Amino acid sequence: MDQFVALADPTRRSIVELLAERERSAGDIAACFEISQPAVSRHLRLLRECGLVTVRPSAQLRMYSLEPEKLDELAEWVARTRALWSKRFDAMDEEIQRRRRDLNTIDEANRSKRGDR
Amino acid sequence: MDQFVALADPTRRSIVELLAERERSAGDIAACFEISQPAVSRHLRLLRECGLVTVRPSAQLRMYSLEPEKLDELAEWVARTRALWSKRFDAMDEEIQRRRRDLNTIDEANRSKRGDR
DNA sequence: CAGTTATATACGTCTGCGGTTAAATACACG
DNA sequence: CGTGTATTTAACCGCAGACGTATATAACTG
Repeated sequence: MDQFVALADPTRRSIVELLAERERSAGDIAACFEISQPAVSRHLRLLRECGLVTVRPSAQLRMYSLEPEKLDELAEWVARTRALWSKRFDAMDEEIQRRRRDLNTIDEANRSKRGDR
Repeated sequence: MDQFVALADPTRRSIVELLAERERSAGDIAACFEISQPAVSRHLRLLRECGLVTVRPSAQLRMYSLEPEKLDELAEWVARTRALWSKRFDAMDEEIQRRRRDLNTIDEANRSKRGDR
């Protein structure tokens, strides 16, 4: 789960956005940024290593494309965490129900003790 | 959109997971980790600054809770990027349709030139 | 094979982050 | 008010990572 680290860098996030549109050569990608070409190459390497992108050699070009499954993994973590948070309210609801039942039980006991009907 | 940076750190990710269950005091959170309490405090500060968590003072305790909207923002980025990638295929489909129409047009033209019916 | 183009690696530098310990701040309580 | 507890801030350090320049590798082209 190192996609978080990969996407923490704004340049790498932009690269991912570029590749979401369509696959591109390393050179095309580098041309989109101010930083030097080797710097971009290293970003691509990191993205490759964490599985967010794949590379396909085509003559002297190296075509990069996005690997959307890795994005899905990330989305899954967010969804799971988010769901845990929502579940918290369900637990609160259950607690309220439980207390209500208890109160009713006590109430009935008291009424029967008092001889109410 | 600095949530990516915040969640790149594994400790901070764990803190977010803890807070997804329920709100906790700074001390409770710190007790869950090996690192020193001030270190945790700084992680909390970062999470606070990027809006992922909020604090509610309660006597000397500071109760932290998760701010799920910020998680949603992150999920949204992933979803948008993912959608862009999927759209790519739609564009490809359209291209195929276009070429098919063109081929049909040529085909018909040829047949009519040959006098076919 | 020589030359050109496309891309990656090596290497040195510098900044920033995460960690620690020590000190400051905030609050409760007798 | 002084003391104890909870938490943050300050000061410092080591290391990882992002950058640039220079260099190596790989593939096409004549």
